[in-house]
Amino acid sequence: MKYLKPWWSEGGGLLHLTILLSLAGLHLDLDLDLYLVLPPPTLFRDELLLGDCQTNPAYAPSLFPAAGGWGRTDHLHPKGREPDPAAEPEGQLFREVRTLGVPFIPRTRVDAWLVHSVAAGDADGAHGLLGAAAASASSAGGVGTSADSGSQAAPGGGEDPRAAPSSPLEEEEAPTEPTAQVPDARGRASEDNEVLRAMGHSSQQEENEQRVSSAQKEKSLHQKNEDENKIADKPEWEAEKTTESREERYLYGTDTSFSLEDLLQLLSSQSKNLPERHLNGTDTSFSLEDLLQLLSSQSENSLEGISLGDSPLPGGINDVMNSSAHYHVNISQAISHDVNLHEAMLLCPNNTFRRDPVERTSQPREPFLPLNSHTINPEQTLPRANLTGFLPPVDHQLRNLTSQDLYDLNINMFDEINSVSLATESFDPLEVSHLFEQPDSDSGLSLNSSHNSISVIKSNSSVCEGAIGSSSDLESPSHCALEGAVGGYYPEPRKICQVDLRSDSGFHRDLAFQHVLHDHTYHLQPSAPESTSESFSWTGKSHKIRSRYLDDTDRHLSRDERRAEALHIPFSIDEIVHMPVDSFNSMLSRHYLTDLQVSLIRDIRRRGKNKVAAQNCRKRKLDIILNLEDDVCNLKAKKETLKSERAQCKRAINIMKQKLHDLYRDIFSRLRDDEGRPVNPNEYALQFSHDGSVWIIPKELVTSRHKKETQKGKRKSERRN
DNA sequence: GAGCGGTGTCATTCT
DNA sequence: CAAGAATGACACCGC
Repeated sequence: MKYLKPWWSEGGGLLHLTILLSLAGLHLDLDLDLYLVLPPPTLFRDELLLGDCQTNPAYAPSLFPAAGGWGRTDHLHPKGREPDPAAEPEGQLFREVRTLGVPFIPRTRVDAWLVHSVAAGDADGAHGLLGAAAASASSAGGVGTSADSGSQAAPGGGEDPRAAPSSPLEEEEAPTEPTAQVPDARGRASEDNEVLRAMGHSSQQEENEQRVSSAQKEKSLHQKNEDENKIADKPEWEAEKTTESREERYLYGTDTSFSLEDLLQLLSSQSKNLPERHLNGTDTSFSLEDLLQLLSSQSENSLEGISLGDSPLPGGINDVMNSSAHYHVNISQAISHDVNLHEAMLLCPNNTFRRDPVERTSQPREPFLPLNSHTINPEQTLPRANLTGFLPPVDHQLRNLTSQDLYDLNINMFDEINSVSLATESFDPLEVSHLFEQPDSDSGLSLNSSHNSISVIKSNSSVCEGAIGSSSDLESPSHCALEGAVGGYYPEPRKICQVDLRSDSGFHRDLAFQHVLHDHTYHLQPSAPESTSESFSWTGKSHKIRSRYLDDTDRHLSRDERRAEALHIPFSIDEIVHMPVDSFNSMLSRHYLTDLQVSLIRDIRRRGKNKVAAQNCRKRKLDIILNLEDDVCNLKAKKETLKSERAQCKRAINIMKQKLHDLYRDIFSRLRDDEGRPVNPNEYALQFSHDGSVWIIPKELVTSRHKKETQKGKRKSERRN
């Protein structure tokens, strides 16, 4: 039985990568190795987003291992459960983490790369690389996952891993930690030295300088891709040299596209040299802490504009911990500055673990911002581009999953959700009832009630920038809040909402905003009884305000979405609408949902289906109209053709009549009676018999015979009828 | 401000 | 009989 090491130190990547692989339908036993993979900064960031470390002390240990959070996964456990931090079986953790599912996966290129490698049959390669790194790390200090060491805890003499340093590096180098250097103009020299020292070169300042110069040279080249391609073809020593160059690029921030491939190459080269360096006594350093430093430095480079302060990075295990906090000084500041994570999430509409792919892809991302932090100005936000590149969306990796897989995943997640969240029902029925009873009423009272809350937010946050005019000032915060509040779908955010609901007025504030956000679009819908008690309506200037508001908000959030989030419906609108009926019913039966929630979910599904049907109907109707127009055009053309043909036939008939008349005249002009006189064509006519003979008979007989024949024909027809 | 097209929704009927 | 499709009608919104 194996035990997890402190996640931030060595075990975090193991958990998350295993989740990803299981979600992707791939099975890869990477539990020995993948502790090298994931950068703690990512975990820190996700950790912060997932848990309110300020308001919920249960989350604190995982963020501050020194306080007792070594390897704990309390943040992943349902509330009230206190797993043994030191003896929790790995399998148990895996099951729980798997159950919690996607939103906890750090979105790193690491994951994507590994999945790609495994899917491409490169599992052995990846495993080998990681295994080598793991072996190196173990040899460096025996601080691996201790897979072969039975159920013992981490080395260091104690069973409690908290009591032991996780790497010899900390024991050896902590006392020799150099004093802080004065940062240069770019504040990078001290950081460089710190990281280089952590990489085993800290005691060699000359090497540092050489590396700096080398890195600068490489930086001038800007040929990262070419270098990567060349690595595979170069001999080992040359590849190692290249790897070191890559290290330098990482260290100096010239390479911001930090991928797992880069990382693995770096680790591979380091792990190869590690035993030798240990034997020679020249280097005892490389371990995950080094990786942590490296990744953190990389993260720093990625997180441009984030003030890291002037304090140097300390060394040693304790200092590593401190350095972790240092690296995430923005986060710690956020925590220490009383950041309400619920607010932060609500005001961060597109946080990285939101699951709705549509929203994630279609809406602009807002970085996480501590609302109350006075040390971080709006320019010091996490750069989207770098973070996006570093942390690709999980959904991108999940797109290959079938819908059934997602539904199964949802079921697992929802089970967890309901056991924690739905059962305790975090929303306030009174507030929700207000929301539903007055979805379209915009009373002055509501507006007034919003003012206070809004002013609070305005005084505390600069998140919702760009508000123009007083009305926009009023509405923008609510907009952000509502966007961020979508989806009680995510279990952890919902937990956070629970905390805030009971301890803070944040959600009440959001509900107050709902009053501002009322639209009048569907005020006649019976499913949502509208309140007519409040006579305020959007007229005049108010209508302008409302229109301006709707331009900014309702394009993103429909009424159903707002209601769903108000009721904490744990499913997305898209899922509710498009889910197969069987899955839909099983989903409803599997979860504890109130009648109101079930009713709303069914209404959403009905409306969604009907909306699609209406769209299809209109499209069909339009197609029919277009087809009919085409038919009309075709028929008109055909009519013209027939007219022309008719005229042509008429002309032909007239010609034939004229010819017949001429022939008649010609014949009669040649005919003579018995006395030799010409025959008058007006008195006689030619009659053709059946035997081919031609008779000249008086027209009176012809007319009388013709009448008789016509009468006979009529009689025959009458008899037939 | 009226008109028009697009859209969402409801009610009803049909499948 | 339930679920969904189809469709007419209505209301709202943006132009």
